[in-house]
Amino acid sequence: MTSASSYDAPLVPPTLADVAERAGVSRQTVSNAINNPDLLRPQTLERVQAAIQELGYRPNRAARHLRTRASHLIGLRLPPAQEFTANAAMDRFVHALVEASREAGYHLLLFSGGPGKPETTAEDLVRGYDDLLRSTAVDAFIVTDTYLGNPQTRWLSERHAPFVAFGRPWEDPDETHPWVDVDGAAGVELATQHLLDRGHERIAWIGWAETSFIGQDRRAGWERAMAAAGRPTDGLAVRVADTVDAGREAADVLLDSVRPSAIVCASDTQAVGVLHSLAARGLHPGRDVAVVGFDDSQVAQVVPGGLTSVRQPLEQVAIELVRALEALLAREPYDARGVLLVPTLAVRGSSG
Amino acid sequence: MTSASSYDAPLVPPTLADVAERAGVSRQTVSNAINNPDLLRPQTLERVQAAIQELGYRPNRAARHLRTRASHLIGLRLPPAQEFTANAAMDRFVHALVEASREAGYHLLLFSGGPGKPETTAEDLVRGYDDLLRSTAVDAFIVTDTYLGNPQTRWLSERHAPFVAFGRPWEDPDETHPWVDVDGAAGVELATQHLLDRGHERIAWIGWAETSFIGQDRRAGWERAMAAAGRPTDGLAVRVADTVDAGREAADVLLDSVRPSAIVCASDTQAVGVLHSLAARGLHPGRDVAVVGFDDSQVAQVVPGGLTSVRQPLEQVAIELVRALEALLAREPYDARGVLLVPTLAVRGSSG
DNA sequence: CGTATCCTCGTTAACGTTCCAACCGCACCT
DNA sequence: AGGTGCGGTTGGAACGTTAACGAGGATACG
Repeated sequence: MTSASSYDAPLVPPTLADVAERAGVSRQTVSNAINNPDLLRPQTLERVQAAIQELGYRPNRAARHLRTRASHLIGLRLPPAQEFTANAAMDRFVHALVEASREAGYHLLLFSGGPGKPETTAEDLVRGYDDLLRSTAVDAFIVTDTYLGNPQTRWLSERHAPFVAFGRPWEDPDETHPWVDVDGAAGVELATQHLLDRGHERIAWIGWAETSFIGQDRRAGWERAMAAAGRPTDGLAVRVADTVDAGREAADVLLDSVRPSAIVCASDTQAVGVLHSLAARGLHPGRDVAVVGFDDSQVAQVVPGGLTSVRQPLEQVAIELVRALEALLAREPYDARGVLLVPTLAVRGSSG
Repeated sequence: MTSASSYDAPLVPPTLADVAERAGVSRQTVSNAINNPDLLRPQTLERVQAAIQELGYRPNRAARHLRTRASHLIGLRLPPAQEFTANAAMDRFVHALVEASREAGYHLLLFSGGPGKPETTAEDLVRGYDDLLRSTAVDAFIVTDTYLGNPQTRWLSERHAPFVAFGRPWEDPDETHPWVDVDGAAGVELATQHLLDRGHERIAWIGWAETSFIGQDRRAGWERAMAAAGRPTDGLAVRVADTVDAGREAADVLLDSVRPSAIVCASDTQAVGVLHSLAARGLHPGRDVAVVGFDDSQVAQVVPGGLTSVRQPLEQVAIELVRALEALLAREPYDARGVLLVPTLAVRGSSG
């Protein structure tokens, strides 16, 4: 008897060999019982499973990983915290992804790029990916920020690294990697149609700079709905930065000039700015001027009366991403290169 | 020449043996060059490092994990998404944790408990931990939700599983695991003092149910500051649920009875409710009634004028957690069982 | 010039799993 | 009787790394 127990060492989990001995079979048979149960005679299978149960055996992931070259880990780069809407969505997205991955037998491995500094070079950006790839730590990546002309997808493609993107390859339409995205245009169209249905005629748009593909996409939804309804859009659109202040100033300009009865925004951030503008003028959102945002952030939910907002189906996105990843890793022919999902509209007080 | 190139197979990373061959040394020497560089003659070291550089070699994590029994992965259970403040903090916390872990050479492995249903049993709750532990997938855990009488810490302790908690062992003061927490009382005291400094005399408190340890802790800070300033607190405290509506109703009651000049809340959620109440009465936050929240959520930042709020030093928390974890895994005697960090106050328009 | 000493490097053997090929017993067929 | 096929099982090898130990060369000293 030793005095080792004084150290409270963590338990040593049983191995395949332990199970084999207990069940009176060879190691390989236990392995088969787990990975190819139909290879065993029912009687043997039962005996092995009983042994597994009794010992509480779980395959050692490191050993399995080393042998099969599959870590069952998916890498996700957490983009540096910045604007609040991005984060709001990110949080929900990560949740959804963890859930979807779990059901597919995968876990999520988080990493961050570079030293957190904003002055991150392109090389820093891919370093995180590179390290994980070279050390075979993950089976694949899910890439989220495809919008800023990031070199990631390009780099990963050239590297033949398995990955799926959340976001269309806007700048590189001939990229061949699988992707999943949300149809921003359809979302805004939904929002605009919602306002048209409520009798609004002069519906304004506050969006982002022309250089933003996502911004252009969302704006297209507004234009489409307005055109379909035969409403003119002259002077009703503004392009500003994605900040609360910019949204407020844009609303001020619109309310002083074309006097829209409703305003659709490219983001909740800007929409909150609009709400500020309304409050300063003693106008009631929903009653005097309808407002719709985009992202269904936490802010949209707690603002007085609530802010109507386009809600991305992130749970669906996560499921599709994982599905695409599974197909990719199984080398199955994944017919659909891209999947486009339609958002919903969370209707609240700000739209009447 | 084969036609294999048509399949775009991912690159096969170089191994230790490849590096060894290129450098003209044995495998072990390369291993030493990485893990114990001072064992090599400078000249040899240089040669090996050059080979590593040229080949872009990274140790295979699976093999290293298998051999050393260290995955360099930290498990974090993502609690099911619920209230918005919890998430707001969670997001920042995960970010901070990824960053802190990275600097310590660790990665974060996310998992979720049970089948996502709210009716999660205690057994479901620990299943995620159990699986990862048995499969030796992670070196340790960081446990976040220690407040709800969760069986996790208890269970992990009995299991001798390495973990560090974010949150004090409220119910089990004799728990011996390391923990890091934020001094909520000190934070609220800071907020209350801030209001006292601005000349407020009747400062009310809106908090949570008496059963919440965290709620009691935060309330204690308010009581302390008020007592130190010699202000009475009779009738100035309310206990309600942690929702916007509850906060609004509580504010209504207070404003109709004791008419406080300032209100401190146990959360931003409740504080937003207070803002709603003020708005409905045509009162200006900051000018007519000061309001302070807790958590410095995204909402606090975009509310008109801004909401003054207690901000938890989550970046510091993450650093301390990782530090404790390193000590734990190195079996170093970690002198401080618990670390208590003091929050700061993010002052905005709602407090004058 | 031989020997003790130090330092550097190489050899062997694991870690726990799965792949591969072979093996065995048995039924079936010729 | 002997071959053939087949489902079920087994032992050996390999995945890439590191711990432990042992061999060898350089150096210093007598």
